[in-house]
Amino acid sequence: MAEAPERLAHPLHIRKMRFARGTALYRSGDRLESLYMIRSGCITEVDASSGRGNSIIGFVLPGEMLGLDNLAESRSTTTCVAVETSNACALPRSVFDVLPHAPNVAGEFIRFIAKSGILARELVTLIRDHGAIERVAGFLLNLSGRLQFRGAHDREFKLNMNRDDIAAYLGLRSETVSRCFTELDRQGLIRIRAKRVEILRYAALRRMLDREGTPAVAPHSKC
Amino acid sequence: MAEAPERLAHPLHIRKMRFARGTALYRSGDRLESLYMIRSGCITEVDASSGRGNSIIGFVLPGEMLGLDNLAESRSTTTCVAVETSNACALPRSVFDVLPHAPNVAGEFIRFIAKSGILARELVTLIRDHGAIERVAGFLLNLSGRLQFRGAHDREFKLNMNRDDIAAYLGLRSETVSRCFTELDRQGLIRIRAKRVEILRYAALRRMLDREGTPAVAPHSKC
DNA sequence: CGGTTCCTTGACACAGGTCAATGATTGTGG
DNA sequence: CCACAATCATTGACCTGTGTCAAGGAACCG
Repeated sequence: MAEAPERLAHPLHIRKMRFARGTALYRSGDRLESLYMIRSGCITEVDASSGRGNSIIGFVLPGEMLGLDNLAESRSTTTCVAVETSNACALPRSVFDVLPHAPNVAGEFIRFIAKSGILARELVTLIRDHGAIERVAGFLLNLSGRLQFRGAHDREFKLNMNRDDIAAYLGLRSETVSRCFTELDRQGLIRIRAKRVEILRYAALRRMLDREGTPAVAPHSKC
Repeated sequence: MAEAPERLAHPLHIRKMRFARGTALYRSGDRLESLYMIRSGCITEVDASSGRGNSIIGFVLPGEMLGLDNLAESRSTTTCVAVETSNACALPRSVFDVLPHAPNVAGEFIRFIAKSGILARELVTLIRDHGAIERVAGFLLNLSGRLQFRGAHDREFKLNMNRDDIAAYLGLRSETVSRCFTELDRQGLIRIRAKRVEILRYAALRRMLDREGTPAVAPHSKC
């Protein structure tokens, strides 16, 4: 008789956690027992399926959830690492045991999962169909949009990750990322100084990505 | 009293349809009323979100389903076009009205949606972290694996799509795709003659993608 | 304040894009 | 079934964007 109430009270045991730079929240193959809500800092989501461990498929910013897409599987397919000292709330996956009994929530949840696929496809087209400077522009717009969504400053902000992480995410080298930042600055679209960015001409940045008349193929490679 | 039986009988009205080469099964923004099961031919899934209309994010082969990932949204985010004359079965989306009442099916469905995200992320790493010849190798292995899964010949098959479609999918130009095929042939890993491929050294192809010691950055661009 | 990590910049090399020409394959009407 | 046309694939010569290597400077941290 005491059991049912306990099971309702227990699942919402939320832990606050802190992750030092370089620490993994969880690794590929881990049995995923928690969802995370990032409170501060920055997390990289690394795709482990592709041999090399530096294959960054996304950054998670404060206010965003982590681990949702792995919830359908018993084990995680990604590794998540703190780019800098980060704080997160962990909530146990058991909160989702209620799911089958709340169809409308389930629909919301499915939409959330589907969103992660849509985002991945957007990343495909950003990387595959655009040159270096456009990728960097797209990256900045992406960050800006997400900051705006959570009500933070979206025109001037700090890049928590380093150039190598940005480069790995965009399929470039850090030197190229640096040069693109410099070039966008020179063109007056942004102002950049190390990790601080200011977006000066939002619309012009956006236009770099929408160009219809572009050859539409971007990449090259070395090895 | 007659209603319940009727509602069970009606939803499974399956239409057989034929699509001529270049015809769209549905377009981005369409209200998606059907799921499709491809019977023969080949379909390209085109991402409409990125301006240009030739941004191929996937090929759908016979035996595979189409439209599942859009089911959570009311309108499609992709456009699907027949690469060659193709046959499909259309089943009404209403088959999914039963979903909330069958939690175990819902779980299966979520896993299916999640899969589409995982595939998109694999495409990201294939394209972003590999050079041209590795992308082409990965493309062939992908096709081969899917053919094997559905029990078809997986070592010798026909490429239903043309070089331009493959190139658009892999973020290359058709000439480069052609050269890569030729090179893989020259190395004895495959045998290719126009649209017919034979995979001669499967393991060696696979090894091209797993290389740990690779610089891990691939792309370049023109414009 | 000294060391470490990160960012920027330059010189050069090369993968793959571009342009162009030729050859193979497929489809169509006679 | 053949001839012709249209589409598609291949190949070569050359060009450019971005990778590579290297060096110097800025920011951060103890």
